[in-house]
Amino acid sequence: MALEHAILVSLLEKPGSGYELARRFDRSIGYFWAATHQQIYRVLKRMEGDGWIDVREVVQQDRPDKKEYSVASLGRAALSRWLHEPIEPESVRHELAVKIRGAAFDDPVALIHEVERHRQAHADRLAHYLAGERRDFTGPDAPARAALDAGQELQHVVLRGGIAYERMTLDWLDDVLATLHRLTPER
Amino acid sequence: MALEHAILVSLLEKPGSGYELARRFDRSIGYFWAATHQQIYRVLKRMEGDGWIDVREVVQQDRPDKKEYSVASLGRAALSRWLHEPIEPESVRHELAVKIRGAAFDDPVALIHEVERHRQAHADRLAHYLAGERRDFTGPDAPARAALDAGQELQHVVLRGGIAYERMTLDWLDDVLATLHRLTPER
DNA sequence: ATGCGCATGTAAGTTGTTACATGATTCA
DNA sequence: TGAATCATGTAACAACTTACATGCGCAT
Repeated sequence: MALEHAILVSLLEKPGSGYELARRFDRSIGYFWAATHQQIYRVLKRMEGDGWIDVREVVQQDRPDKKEYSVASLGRAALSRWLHEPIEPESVRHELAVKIRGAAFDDPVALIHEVERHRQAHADRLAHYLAGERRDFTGPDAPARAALDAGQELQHVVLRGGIAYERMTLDWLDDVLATLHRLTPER
Repeated sequence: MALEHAILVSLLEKPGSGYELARRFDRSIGYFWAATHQQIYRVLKRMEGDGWIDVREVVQQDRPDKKEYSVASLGRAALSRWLHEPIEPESVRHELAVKIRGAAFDDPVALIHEVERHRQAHADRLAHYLAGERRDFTGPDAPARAALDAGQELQHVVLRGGIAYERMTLDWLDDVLATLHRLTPER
């Protein structure tokens, strides 16, 4: 299980509430590990019980009070242990690829709209990544190269991975669309 | 749920037993949708109960008998229904990316071996894909371009996606390794 | 007053993982 | 005789999804 470890990383980067974590999992770290708030609350409870994280009640005026979680020494140790364990190279789940192979037994043209929709979603995500990169790393207001600490360098290389993934996916989806069109030249 | 649909696609491409499906999910279609034999047997039973697939007992001499499954008309209809449903653009699970961000709070050097191991696994998989492509599509013994039917064209474009994914990943892992080395120039 | 953002949860159901279990045949 | 491949399963558990549920404060 790695949700616990993703939460540890996120809390080390910045302590926060379950709600805030859920929002981070909608962007940022969530692009590499998705999780809903229900999962997060459940796991936070277990981690608290295991002494991996500390809680602090934060009273707020304008908003509901919240529980701010931060990583305890046991949590840091657990993360370190996990980092030193080997993991299996990813087993992918590529639903769209299954659909494309399935299209051979149905109408391939019907898939064109679906693939175009996915293409748009990936183009949006790429634009979002590139904006984040300009803001935090390559833009005029970004910190100078030499001033980046290890954490920022690592965040940047992960972001570059996201960008490369989206670019590759866009190119491939164009290939898929060309192939689907080729299969039905009669429009 | 898409395991059912991945099984339908695989059985339409070629009928087979649960064991054979499990082996296909270790290669081929399994590169885009992983499943173990336990999952497959459970789902086959449900699909049979729902009338999506037919079973035929095949008596064998040299080996244990087997049950050969094939897609029934209800299964074909279910697949068609699924193909026409929109799906969410993939939510990725990239454990290695979480580890890389986590390395900021531990020793980044300790990750180098792990990343190299992953790089090797992806290089192996790329070589395997390329061999498959030469065998089935681009090699001297492959069927001529014009002779490819829709199913083969679609299998090829999915394979090209796998190849593009592995190439992109190799490049990115090189970037990750360079970054990790840069963070520790003192060796 | 309605909806939205913030904030935290429970419950039920489906999937997926890991371990266990059996038994035949082939090959070294 | 022991390991490997073929073949099919059960059981227990862990993880994930979807729906439901509550309540505050703010802005329109």
